[in-house]
Amino acid sequence: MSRRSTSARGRQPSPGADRAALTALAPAFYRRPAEIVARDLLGRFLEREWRGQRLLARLVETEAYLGAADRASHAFAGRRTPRVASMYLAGGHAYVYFVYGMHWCLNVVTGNKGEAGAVLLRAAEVVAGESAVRRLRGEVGRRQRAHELLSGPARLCQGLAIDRELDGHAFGAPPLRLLAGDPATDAEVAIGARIGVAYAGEAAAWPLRFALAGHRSVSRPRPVAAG
DNA sequence: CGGAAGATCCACT
DNA sequence: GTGGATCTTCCGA
Repeated sequence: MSRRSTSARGRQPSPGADRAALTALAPAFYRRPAEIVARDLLGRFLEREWRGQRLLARLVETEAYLGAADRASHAFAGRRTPRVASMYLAGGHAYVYFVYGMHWCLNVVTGNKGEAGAVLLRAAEVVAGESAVRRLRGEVGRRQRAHELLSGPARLCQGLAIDRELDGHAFGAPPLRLLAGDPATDAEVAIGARIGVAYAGEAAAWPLRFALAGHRSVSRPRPVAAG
């Protein structure tokens, strides 16, 4: 059961590419529409420093939230509450919120200050620090396969020790950075409707979910439409 | 001030 | 495939 089609998994970063891959994304990266940033984040690295350890993950699934015009967004109709305050920061900051009484979710704010665009980081694969991630994921993480550890927005936060303390953090600096990584090619990208937003009417069907096609760490159900 | 719902995950049938 | 866990946040009264 461990091996299936490996089509979209390839490309390990070569040793010589490490330096470029580990460069922090520049501010201009984030100052674009959420759907562009969401697509462009696939294959990038999320680096978390936690208790002296370096946890590194490659992003494989994201969702764009468009702000005031998007019924599924926490900033729909310009809503401003204490919880969503960090959504209105300039692109490149973190928006972290608590859901379902027990889970955290991590977003990357996009666009300019006041626009409230955001990208939900839904899934990643562990690149470094697996044993620490496994511990952070608790009893369940102890018995999961490596590719399941960060497969879901709340798993990603639990496995990388992300909670309210990082709400509003800028991604250019430790302890949480986004790095250039290993960007996905168009052929590797699958696009679909966002998860868990059935309440959002017409916006629920918008094609704003992006994933590496066929990657085992993408959460269910996997999007299939080609990008 | 009460009630409802939530950008989820997990265990179980 | 279904339901329970668990509690913050928000809105309406």
